[in-house]
Amino acid sequence: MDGCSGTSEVPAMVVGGGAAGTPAASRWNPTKEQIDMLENLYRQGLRTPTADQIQEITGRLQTYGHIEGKNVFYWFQNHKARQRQKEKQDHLSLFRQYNHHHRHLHQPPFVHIPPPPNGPYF
Amino acid sequence: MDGCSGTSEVPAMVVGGGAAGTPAASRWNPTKEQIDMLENLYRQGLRTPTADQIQEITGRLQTYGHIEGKNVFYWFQNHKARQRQKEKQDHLSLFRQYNHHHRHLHQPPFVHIPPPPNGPYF
DNA sequence: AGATTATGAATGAATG
DNA sequence: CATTCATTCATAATCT
Repeated sequence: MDGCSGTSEVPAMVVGGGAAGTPAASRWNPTKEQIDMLENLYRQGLRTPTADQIQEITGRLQTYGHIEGKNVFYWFQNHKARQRQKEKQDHLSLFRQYNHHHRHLHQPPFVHIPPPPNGPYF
Repeated sequence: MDGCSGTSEVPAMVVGGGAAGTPAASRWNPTKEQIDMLENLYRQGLRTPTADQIQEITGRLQTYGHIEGKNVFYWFQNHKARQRQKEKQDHLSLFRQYNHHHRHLHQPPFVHIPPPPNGPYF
């Protein structure tokens, strides 16, 4: 939970000694096969896999290299988010004076004005 | 996929007033002290603080920086949820993805909130 | 080598 | 309490 706000960040202890053979990855680096498979799943419509699906996928991808459940989880989160962001960018750059793409943005007639959890709490 | 680089900065609807100097934090950025204290409370067994407790905690944390009740509320929600997910992920691999014996962390009726090191009180 | 880009990771906020 | 979205930070990859 640090994110990075604190400027006084203790430099993470990079695992792995000076041993040359062990890169000691600080973060997961997917192999081509893994990416290919993940993108394939995404293409097939999978957007936010459930815990079970993540488990399943992780297990299969482990044959191509080290990978954990959270990596799969983050991959889908990021991929989806950035795909969405791309679309936003596209529409922002060249605003079509014609009909703008819909994008099911269901907006209730009058949206709730974020009255934060004032409900039972404050 | 950019993310943060300043290729084409898309200024979202930053709420900040026209005032220049104000960083206009769009979202709460906890300080180290605040996080430390929150984690400490969590360690002591506090999981879902009541409205009163939230108020109390918020008041104390305000000495370290700007913070609102909803931030405290959300922090506990998120921390608990993510701690749970972590445990799930750590113990994946083998069977028993379901129905793990969860420890009953009984929440004490009143949690002692340690006063700040140099608090305004004595 | 340093700058830039792509993307993994983290977390605040919100909704169901 | 779970699930999801958005934004940001950190860093591997890549380019120049």
